[in-house]
Amino acid sequence: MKNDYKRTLVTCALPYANGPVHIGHLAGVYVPADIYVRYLKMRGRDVLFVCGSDEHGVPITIKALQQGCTPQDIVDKYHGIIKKAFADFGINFDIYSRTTSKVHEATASDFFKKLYDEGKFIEKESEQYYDEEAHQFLADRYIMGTCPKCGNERAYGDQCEKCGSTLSPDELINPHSTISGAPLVKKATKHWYLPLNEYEPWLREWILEQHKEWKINVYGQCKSWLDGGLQPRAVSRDLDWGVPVPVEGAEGKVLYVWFDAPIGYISNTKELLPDSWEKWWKDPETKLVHFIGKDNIVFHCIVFPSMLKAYGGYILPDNVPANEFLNLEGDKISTSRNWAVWLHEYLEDFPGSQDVLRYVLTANAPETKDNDFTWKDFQTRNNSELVAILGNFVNRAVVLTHKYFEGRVPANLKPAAVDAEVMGQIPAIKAAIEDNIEHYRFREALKEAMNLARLGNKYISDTEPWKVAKTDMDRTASILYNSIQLCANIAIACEPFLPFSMERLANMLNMECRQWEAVGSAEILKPGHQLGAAELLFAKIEDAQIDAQLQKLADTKKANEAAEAAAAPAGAPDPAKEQCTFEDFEKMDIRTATVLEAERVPKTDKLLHLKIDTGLDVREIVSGIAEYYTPEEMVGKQICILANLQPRKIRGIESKGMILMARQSDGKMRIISPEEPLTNGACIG
RNA sequence: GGCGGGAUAGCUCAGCUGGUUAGAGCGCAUGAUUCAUAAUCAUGAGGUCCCCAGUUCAAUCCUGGGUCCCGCUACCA
Repeated sequence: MKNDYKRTLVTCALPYANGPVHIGHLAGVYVPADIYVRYLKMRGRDVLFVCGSDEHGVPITIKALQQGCTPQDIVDKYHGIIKKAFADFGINFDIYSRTTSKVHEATASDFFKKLYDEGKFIEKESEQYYDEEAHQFLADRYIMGTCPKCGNERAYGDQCEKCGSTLSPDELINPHSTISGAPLVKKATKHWYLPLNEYEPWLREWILEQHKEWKINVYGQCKSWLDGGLQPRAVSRDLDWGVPVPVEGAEGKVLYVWFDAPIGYISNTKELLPDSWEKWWKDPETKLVHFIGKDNIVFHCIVFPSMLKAYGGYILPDNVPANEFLNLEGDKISTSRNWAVWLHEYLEDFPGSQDVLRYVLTANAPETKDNDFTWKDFQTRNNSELVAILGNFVNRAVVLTHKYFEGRVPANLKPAAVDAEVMGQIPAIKAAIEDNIEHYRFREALKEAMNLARLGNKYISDTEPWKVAKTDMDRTASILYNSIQLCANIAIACEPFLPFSMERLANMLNMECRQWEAVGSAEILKPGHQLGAAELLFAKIEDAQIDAQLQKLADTKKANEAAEAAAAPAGAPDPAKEQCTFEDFEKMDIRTATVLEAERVPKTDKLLHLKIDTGLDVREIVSGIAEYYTPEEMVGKQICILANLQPRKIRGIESKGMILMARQSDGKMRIISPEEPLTNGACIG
């Protein structure tokens, strides 16, 4: 809100160290943040740019398990790859550290301890699954069992990867540990919760009243959460990978990764500036900006600020410019499906072309809605914008200067009205770039920066120095003087967006001045100044290169389809289940029943609320069959039910029993009905 | 299902508090030009502003309903 900050602290979402980074990460978070930071630094502002790898959490321990190595091995590997990729793309962090660092462990631990000591947490005991062989509580992901929906025996406690449904461990049939294979028991465990609800009035005031300028997607999502009412949120987990909970009797517990990770912003600042970090985090003269993707809004706008508020003394973000998502060739980017353009692979195929990708991702950044990255667009933007507009103008100006003036900046011997008119437009463009960057509109800022090159092309075409040179060298001198000044302006104005190419341009122009404030000047390079040799800033990208990338993606798609087909052959029945005893079967009270009444459970997609006659009684059942049967179809139908299933409340309705259904090869569920009407309550067996 | 965001030219997007001949870049067409990586410059074609109703003198914009895409979140005995 306020504009008179003394310094700016910029953070980027900590990438999760269980895989490399791809163009979606770059487009949504790191490139815009880097542009912002480079711009502020060129203006001489006091800026700190902080990031690092997020290395804790369950998925990393799972990956380690799968690959037969330690979690530390996993994060070491990906931290290295990610850090290098950012450095290669010129994402200019002042520090890129990690949450497994000593400083972070101490910082996060102290943070928790202070809140704990001051009674800012709620302690709660709950029943969780415990593996008695491995002697540990299990996170949802470590629990495997049979999916209640599709019968997949290898469903995880949080999700069935076969049918895609979201699960909770309680829903799994025969839950067992993926670590030891042992069946699980429920055991009480204690956890700490941050009572977000207590911060709600304060959050409402801070966000809804004081930050109406936040991007509409950010503001809207915060409002939605606040209006829905906030709940206490767990800040600890039963896990052995992470920052240990620094409380007596909390053995085997670590800080929940969402509590842990944002503290990484603080720890990394501390690691870089052990003596002066506090001014970046506690001085109200510091402007804090978090660059993130849209999936992180709630954590950065609600959870983390509440943590900081609870701790006290910390500043809060001035803005959280969250971007939407980038798709790739029409499909969602996916790490697990390998549907991505990985940064390290891009550089193998397009060495030295960091700026081309930075340019395309900025020009097509998902600022207001999800956008699509296509290789065709990538090629077009390179060939008809970077090469044809920017590269071409610079080349024209420098080549002509070499041709007529031996590469020395000529004197402005014969100015004309058109010169002033053209050069006079630069300050307005500069102002537009500034306004857009400061309001996090990088796409628009880049377009304005490119207007400088458009202006140059038009100027040279209109003044035709190659013709004038035949009759009037003084006038030619002025034209090229202005053209070169325009190039110098571009070298500075485009640097936040295209740092590698503008570095080369500056070398070509042999210029030292890189101050933002010089933009708008028509005398950056003095007459007589010697230019370097002309070289091309950008190379054309040929169809063959694009075809190769498209082929790569097509291969990925084919491989995915093959893998899916192998995992679930079309029409193949579910695998056989393990043998059971006659007693097991005898336990089940399966019998016929008739549906008396049926209606949809309000506000659900899949649930029908049925009243049935079982022969023994008339009872109610809730069943997830609304996708396959309408209430009207159900009434009067005779069905088979498992009558002695433990009752369970679903959406507030006590459901007593389960309807027997079969999923056929096309995935459709059908009811099992007697061939001819039977009396209700006829036992099946 | 709830909530949030989005839907405007072939593509990617602007359009602030209802009145604009509805704009830009790229692509496309035509003309000019040749200093430049066949690059540039000028001109032009191209739009039921997702659909249906309503409010209004006037709706791309406001209201109600619907469709599709994305995210968060619930549910599936």
